[in-house]
Amino acid sequence: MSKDKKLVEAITSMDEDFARWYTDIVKKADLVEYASVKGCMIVRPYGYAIWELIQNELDRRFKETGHENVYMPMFIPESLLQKEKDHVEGFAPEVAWVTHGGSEKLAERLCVRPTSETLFCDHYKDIVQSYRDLPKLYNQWCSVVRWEKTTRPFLRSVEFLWQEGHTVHATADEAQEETIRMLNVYASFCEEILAIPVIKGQKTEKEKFAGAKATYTIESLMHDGKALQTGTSHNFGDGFAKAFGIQYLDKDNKLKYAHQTSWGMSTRLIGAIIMVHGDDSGLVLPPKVAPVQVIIVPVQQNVEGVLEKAYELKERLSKICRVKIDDSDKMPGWKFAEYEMRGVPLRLEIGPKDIQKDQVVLVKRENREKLFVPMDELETKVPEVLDEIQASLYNKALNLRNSRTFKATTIEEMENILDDTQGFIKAMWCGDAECEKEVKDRTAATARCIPFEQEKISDKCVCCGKEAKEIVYWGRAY
RNA sequence: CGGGGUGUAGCGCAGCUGGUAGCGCGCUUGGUUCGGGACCAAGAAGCCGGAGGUUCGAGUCCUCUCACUCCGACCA
Repeated sequence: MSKDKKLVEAITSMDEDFARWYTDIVKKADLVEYASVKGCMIVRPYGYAIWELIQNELDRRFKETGHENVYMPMFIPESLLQKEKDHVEGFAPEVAWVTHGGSEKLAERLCVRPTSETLFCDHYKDIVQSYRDLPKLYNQWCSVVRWEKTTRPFLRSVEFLWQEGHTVHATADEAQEETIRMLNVYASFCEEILAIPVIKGQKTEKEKFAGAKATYTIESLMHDGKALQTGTSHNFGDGFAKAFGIQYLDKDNKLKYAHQTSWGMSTRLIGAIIMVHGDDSGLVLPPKVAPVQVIIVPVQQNVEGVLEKAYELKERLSKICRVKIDDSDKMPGWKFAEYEMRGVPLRLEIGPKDIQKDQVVLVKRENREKLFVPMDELETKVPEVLDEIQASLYNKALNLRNSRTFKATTIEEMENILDDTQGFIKAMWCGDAECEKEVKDRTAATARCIPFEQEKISDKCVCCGKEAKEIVYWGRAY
């Protein structure tokens, strides 16, 4: 049938071309439009609504753990950016500069923040004097700019939305505790809300954040077997404090350097949702981040009583979930396809036949399973089904990751696996950066993380064969 | 930063060896429809990415430029 053909034409299939499938979804689900500046995106209402749900949930969790929101300027004077050596070197290549105000050339050029460490540090040095001032647990919601050469909506754009937490502590232990605490907040958020399973671990020296003492990460696996760094949490030790002069007078009347952390998650999470849960019919949203959880599609809405009934159901459901009705004069079939593309978890069909039988038809987005539900059981059944979907999506993602996680004891084995497929490869490592580099050069896979959950699959380093220190997750990454 | 691709109506495209622009979808109005992307009728809509050149005449040929996009090296 020509109708079917049209449907498949709308979105490129994942297997055929994953990258195109991704951009098709982003556009067809109306998440993003390309902007007039290369690499920038217009986040459309539907995409932004997902971001707001993410934001609300994260913000709640930040506040629960004692953090306060602040807002820093968007510009950083060049001299300030340069105070911490590793940090500038890390970010310099992708910084955008403001050189003029109006027609006047500025005495000192200003960088558009790529991240706000230096701004926070500069502020902290002013507000921290005593151990009594500590800790300071701040977070900021904002956008940052990184002049990327290769860009993709949500995954890597020149400007993106994110949150950056910045904290100052009296001791190294407290900073370390905070770093791990927030990594755990991220991990549980991903698993509970986004239904994305993550691997928690530490970044290698090579992969860690510019200026950090240690970087921790949560890594997740996309549908094409590539890894995505979903969130990071950094322990700065007292490196930034020394560069910026953040000192406090301790109980023992001695002047000490403070210890800091920072942690961030971005709109990249939306990319992760797409690439973990999406399918060839479009986006699939976990109910907890779905702007619309139930879409009501009236069938034969011109028949007397149908629309009235549909509105009544909407009234009832709006008390327990995010529900919308599409009463436009489009064909029901068109609406089915449209809301599948947009990833709405649950569709409710209501037509003359249902009214006669005093029931509604529920259809799950994830597998098109149809449920016939008596009208008066709606309030109990809908939340139940939404929960089921949330859990099912998580399990599917977990199964996918497990089936795409391999073990290797030699670099040849890694090469063979990666020639064949994509995924996480667990392999032992001696800790030498040379070996890390060689693995990367030969397999194009990078060390994603040194997982907290260690296991021993061999005594020897996958690369040099010398004594191995730890197991590492390797993979090609976004 | 290297390699490829594309710029013509809101979107997707056609437009041959040069003669001032067309198709599909969408949009507007009216009507009939409605359980997997309906149909009829009547409309609205284009500085052919930009600049230069060749020509009586340029979406069409030549030169330059700009933008976007995809694939590789660096990054949330």
